[in-house]
Amino acid sequence: MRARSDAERNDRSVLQAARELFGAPEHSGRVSVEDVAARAGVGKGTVFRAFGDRAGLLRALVSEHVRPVQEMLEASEGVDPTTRVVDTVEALLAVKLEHRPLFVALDEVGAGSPFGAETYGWWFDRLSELAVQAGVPDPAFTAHLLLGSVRSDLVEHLVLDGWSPERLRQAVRVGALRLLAAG
Amino acid sequence: MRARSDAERNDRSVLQAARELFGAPEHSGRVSVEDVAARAGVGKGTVFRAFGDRAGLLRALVSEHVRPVQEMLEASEGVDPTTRVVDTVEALLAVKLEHRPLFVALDEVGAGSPFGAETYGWWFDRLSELAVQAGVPDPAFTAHLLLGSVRSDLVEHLVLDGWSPERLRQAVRVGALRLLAAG
DNA sequence: ACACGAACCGGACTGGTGGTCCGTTTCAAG
DNA sequence: CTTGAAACGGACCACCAGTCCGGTTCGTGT
Repeated sequence: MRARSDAERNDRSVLQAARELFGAPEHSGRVSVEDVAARAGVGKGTVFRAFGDRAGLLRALVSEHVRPVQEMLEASEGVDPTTRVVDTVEALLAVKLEHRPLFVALDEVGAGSPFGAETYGWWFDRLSELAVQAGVPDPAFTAHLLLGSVRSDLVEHLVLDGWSPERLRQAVRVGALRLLAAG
Repeated sequence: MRARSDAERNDRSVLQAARELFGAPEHSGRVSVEDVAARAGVGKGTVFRAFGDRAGLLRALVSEHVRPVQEMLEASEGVDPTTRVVDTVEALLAVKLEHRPLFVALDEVGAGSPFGAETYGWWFDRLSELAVQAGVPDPAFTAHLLLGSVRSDLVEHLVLDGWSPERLRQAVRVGALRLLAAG
């Protein structure tokens, strides 16, 4: 059955508020769920009912940005597997660069590393399948390494360390190619 | 000047208590600093004065296990760089496998990913230097990938996923060799 | 042996947050 | 218009890392 109109409206409000707060340039201090609720003009309970917990809220935000990459990957059926992997990894990097504070915030939820998130499994499945097609020695571990090369906290660290987006892109691209080069 | 005897004794007590609690098989529930203090038979304040914060306590524990690996690496001066890297990475993996709960606990402190810890910088410096010697294309990024291949949360995930220590060892070894193979 | 100040002790207390609860309000179907 | 189901919201709870400070203990100088 359809969601009630007020609920729907509130969900939008909350997402918008969360986008603004979590996306802020170096969100000064930590952003609490209550902050988000306040800015959205709703009660804390409403946020929790709609998104379950802090992580759920962040995930909803992140998934907006990640979905296009997923779709891109699925749309590239038939293309050379190595190319598909490299493009995917680069696209993930681009998204993480563009929404750094958001991904960092999601990271900090912790609660069981990125691996817990069901989405990690999705990426892992695709990449390891592609790794198989590319004929690498250990496709499963290779997939983990590929995903590791664009982990949010690594990206964050490198950016703070002065790496330019272009430098990073090169590194990730070359790294992926190296990992995929058959032994 | 020398530390007072009571302080020294308490430090030992606290470390011992922490070892037992954080090392417990799947420490049932979270272990708070207060728990550690209680088991050590001291007040909470004592723990904080001695170790600064929760992370400091965990770091003290972890460093006990990691130091031997550092020494091993430094003692292998003159050996083929690729071998040194592979051995180091394997040794790190072994330590993390042996003290999983501890490393997971340190991970969960979060507070800025493993990269913040000064020790990350140390490992990064050695490995990237070795990567230079091995003649790989992008030594810096390669070092990050090497360290990423034995990140605590990845190790934890794989173990929970059913990977045997031997399987993991192979994967890490082969992965490192692949990353070091000159383009 | 003693005194005395520095160093240390410890647990009450604070601040901040995720998440729950439930009386009240709003929606929309009939 | 009635009505009950769903949504609301903010007081409330639980939990902890980290701080504070009055009281205690060590060990050095005399």
